[in-house]
Amino acid sequence: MANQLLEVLAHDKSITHLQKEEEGSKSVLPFVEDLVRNVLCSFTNTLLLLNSSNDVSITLRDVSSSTTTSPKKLESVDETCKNRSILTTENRRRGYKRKSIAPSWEKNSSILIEDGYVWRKYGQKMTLNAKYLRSYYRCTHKNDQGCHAMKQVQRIQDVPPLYRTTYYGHHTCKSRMINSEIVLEPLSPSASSTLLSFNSSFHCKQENPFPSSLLAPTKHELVEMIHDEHSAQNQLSSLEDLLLHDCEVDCDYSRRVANMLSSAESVEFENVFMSSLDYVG
DNA sequence: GTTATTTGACCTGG
DNA sequence: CCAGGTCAAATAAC
Repeated sequence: MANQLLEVLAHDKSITHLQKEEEGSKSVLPFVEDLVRNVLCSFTNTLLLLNSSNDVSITLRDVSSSTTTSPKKLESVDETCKNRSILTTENRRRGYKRKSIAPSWEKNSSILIEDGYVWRKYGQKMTLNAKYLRSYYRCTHKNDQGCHAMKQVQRIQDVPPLYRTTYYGHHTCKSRMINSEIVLEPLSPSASSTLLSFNSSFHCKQENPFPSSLLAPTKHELVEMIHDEHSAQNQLSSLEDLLLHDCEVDCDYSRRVANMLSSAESVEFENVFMSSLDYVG
């Protein structure tokens, strides 16, 4: 389509150019043409980049399946495969990819929080210097929408219970959000031209994983809490009452300010804001 | 029957 | 080599 646009521009160039000259005004066509060429250039670069990264992953995969396994290990694997029909080197699982991105968001919380997205647990692990299991979650829309958001939940303290949730990547899915139709009034008269609507499309672009509400633990997280606490029922109801009220107010304010900043600034602002909530609260 | 969780094996970066 | 991240079969939940 960009190519077609370029052809159309080239075709009409002479005519428009003459018209503009007659009117004595400056033509914007050269600028537009450059723009289209830049777009085409970006497409080309992107495709090159994608192709080259595919090559890299294929190469790495081939290398890993053929050379990184020592002869000694191969022997032991083959031995167990005789009895249990586990994977051999040839039918060993493919596409294994280890996370290499830096965390995009980290949050400590006295309770397990519901961030509005639907997560699927894919593993848990006991880590070296931790007393509790670390749970691994990925977005439930990984397969149907290709969303690569992930999070880890690690309990870091028993009494009072404290959890560290670390987020990796960003949601690209269209998750169903709770309270997805909140319309906020402007902060000040100077900001009165900005109407903020927190509909579902906005939330999809949010980098902050705490977009609207809140604080109702997921099924799995609830089970963990009930296992952990003697008076789980009382704790749940009182915490939910308290935090639903406080955090709705606080997070609304946070979002109103953050929405008037650029996306990078807004993430930074919300990080600072949520930290200050921790400090105060 | 479909979807989510559990859990032991597998894989890899450091 | 190994700690930590991921896979996928078995199992549970719905």
